[in-house]
Amino acid sequence: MRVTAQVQAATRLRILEVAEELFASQGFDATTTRDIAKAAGIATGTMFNYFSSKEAVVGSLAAEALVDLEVDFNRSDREGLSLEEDLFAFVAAGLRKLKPLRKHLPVVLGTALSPACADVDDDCCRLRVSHLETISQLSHKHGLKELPTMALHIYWSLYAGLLLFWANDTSPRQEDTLALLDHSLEMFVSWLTESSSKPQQT
Amino acid sequence: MRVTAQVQAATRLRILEVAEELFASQGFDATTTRDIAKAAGIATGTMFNYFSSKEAVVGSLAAEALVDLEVDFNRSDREGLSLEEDLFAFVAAGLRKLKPLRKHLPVVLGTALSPACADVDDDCCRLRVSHLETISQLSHKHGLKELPTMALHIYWSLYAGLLLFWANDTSPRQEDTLALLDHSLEMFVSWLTESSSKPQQT
DNA sequence: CTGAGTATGTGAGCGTGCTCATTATAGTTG
DNA sequence: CAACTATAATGAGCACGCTCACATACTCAG
Repeated sequence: MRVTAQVQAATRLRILEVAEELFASQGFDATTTRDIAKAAGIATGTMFNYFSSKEAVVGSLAAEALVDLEVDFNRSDREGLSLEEDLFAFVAAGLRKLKPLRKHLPVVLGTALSPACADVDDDCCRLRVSHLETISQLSHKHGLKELPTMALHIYWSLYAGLLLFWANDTSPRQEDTLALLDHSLEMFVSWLTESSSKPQQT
Repeated sequence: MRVTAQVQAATRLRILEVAEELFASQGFDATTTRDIAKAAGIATGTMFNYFSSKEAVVGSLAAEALVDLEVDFNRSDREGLSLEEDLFAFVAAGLRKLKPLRKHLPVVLGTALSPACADVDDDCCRLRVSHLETISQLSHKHGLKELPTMALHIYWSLYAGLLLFWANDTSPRQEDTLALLDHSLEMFVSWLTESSSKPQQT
């Protein structure tokens, strides 16, 4: 069982590696599940023992890419940064890690970003929850209360829109996206700080 | 040629009607293109002479539903409304018209909301452009300058997030979505008015 | 070592969205 | 009205994502 588990983990990883390569070189649509299976040295059906769908592979690639995000981010030196700068650094770091997947995100955005999923086993859902937790903690660290649900919803709207924009951004180093992020956060943070002096909303 | 054009328009409309019914009763995924074709009394392939894909049908349904939105909205009595209330009324009216499609939106959100599409023949692109124009005009009517591109991008982020939220909203009359819209616009409008006193950004 | 039991891998096959060579039809002209 | 052309409708067929009945590999009690 131990050996088997290692083999399985290796297979899972090989699928992810191979898929990322193929997606990068041919695009998501042009890459068939048969391509992935053949490149990974397994049967077509085996892939679906590891991932529930072709799109779920993209989801897991994203999850894999972001697994160290929080750790790396908390380890980084961010002394003297404002809340806005902190949030910017966090989101920008996430985008950097997701960069190889950028062009393939639109296929999954509609489902992956859904604010309603409660399935704990779902990679995308866990990503969302931990992302929002980090946002909330950062706000707290800068002297605000824990963020109310409504603030998290609004943040997530902005984030979803940002990813959509990013996926289609043709500017040099996707600098338009960073500009959008900058202004979005400026608006969001100033709204946060101002509305924290008014009666609390859930 | 005249008669043919009428027949074709009728066929197009019949496909849309039939598709809307089937989507509503069985869902988007469970409805096959063969179902739609059979119900519309045409061959499978004929559907693709009218719509480039199954998902494009949803796009055209949305376009059809919103075709009168601007007209109806401008005809409505909105005297004494603030900019925020005006925007709320506009977006809420749009949601009302899109209600039959609500659950089927996630499938197309990732591509349909793309801010980058420049294809003028694309229904979804035209919807976006005219939506943003209306937003800009409303702002202008309430004493602001024409909105800079960045403001439109931010608005669109919020709107995309709202639609995503709406599609998965399980609250009674999707009132959670209206609450989100309310707060989003409050934030957006106050940011607009405040940043209009600072140096202009593109 | 054996054999029953379990977990994982396999690939032919299914139903799908979509294509395209062929057929049928509408429109125009002599 | 027939002959011709342009255009739209047709549906068999393709490649795809995904399934599932079966084959294979592994575990472990006797």
